Amino acid sequence: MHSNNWPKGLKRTRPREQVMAALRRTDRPMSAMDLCVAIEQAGGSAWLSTVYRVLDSFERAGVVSRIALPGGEQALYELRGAAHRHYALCTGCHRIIPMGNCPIERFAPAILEEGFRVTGHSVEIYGRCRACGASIPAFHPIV
Amino acid sequence: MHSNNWPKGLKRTRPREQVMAALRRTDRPMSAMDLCVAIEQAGGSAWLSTVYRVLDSFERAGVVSRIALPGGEQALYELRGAAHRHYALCTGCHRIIPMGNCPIERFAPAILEEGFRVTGHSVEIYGRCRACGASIPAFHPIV
DNA sequence: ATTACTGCAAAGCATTTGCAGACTG
DNA sequence: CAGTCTGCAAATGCTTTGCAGTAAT
Repeated sequence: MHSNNWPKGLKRTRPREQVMAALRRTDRPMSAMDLCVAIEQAGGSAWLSTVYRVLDSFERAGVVSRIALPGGEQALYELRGAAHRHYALCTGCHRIIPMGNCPIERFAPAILEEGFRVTGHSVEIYGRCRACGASIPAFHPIV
Repeated sequence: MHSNNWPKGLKRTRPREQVMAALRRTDRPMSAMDLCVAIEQAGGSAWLSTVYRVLDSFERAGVVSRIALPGGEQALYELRGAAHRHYALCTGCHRIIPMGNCPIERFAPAILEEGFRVTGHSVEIYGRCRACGASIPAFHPIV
């Protein structure tokens, strides 16, 4: 539909439009596979490897950010909005709970003093949500 | 050497002693492969899969913590000391710069209100260290 | 003696890459 | 038209798992 918000320098192709549309349609971070499914459910089709390439170029263009999960699960992607989000991940039901604020500023000054130029960061918190509550003893005891 | 600090519930076996010793010998987070190499350099030998299993049990026992890197590189492990560390990772030279403080407290209260029990977290910051400075504007240049 | 742990091989999975053809600007 | 991007297949690389033998408590 040629919305005017298109990352400059990137050609407007069918897979890219589809991925972008799927990302706009959802309100939670999606894995590459999630996006494939979403695209198919929307009547399109997309190869997984293409979706990865699209996400990579979107990330490079700064319109998408990647959330690396602890434990080597699949990475999640989301449109990079004005506000920056981080998530609490429940190790029981895998629910993803967004958190509003970002504590990066607390670190940044100290690092910048050493000449470190920050280009990205990730903050992930994992535990058990209320629903999963006391069902299982904590995985990371102590401290 | 039967040092008295051994995680209770875990049998004291040769691979575990070797991994523990290697972790104590170093001051920076190590990957499973790093540990294999370190163990061999120390005159021992250890199978990679065993090292993974050992690290897993150490993590469960709470003596080791795993650092998940953004981008699916190999996870890093370190002994869980009194103080909790996080790292700045240079995308140029892969240097790992430890940071002292931890901003988790800023998040925790808000999450706890919702009944979320935090069992772990990770904070990673990536960018370019002074040495890699302005050398390359691009993404993961390497070489 | 039981039960947990290891050596080893082989599988699993998320992600990447190679290549030839298709399409965008 | 040139350069970029995609469909597809196959590879890569970290991590896990299965199993039978070994060792710790």
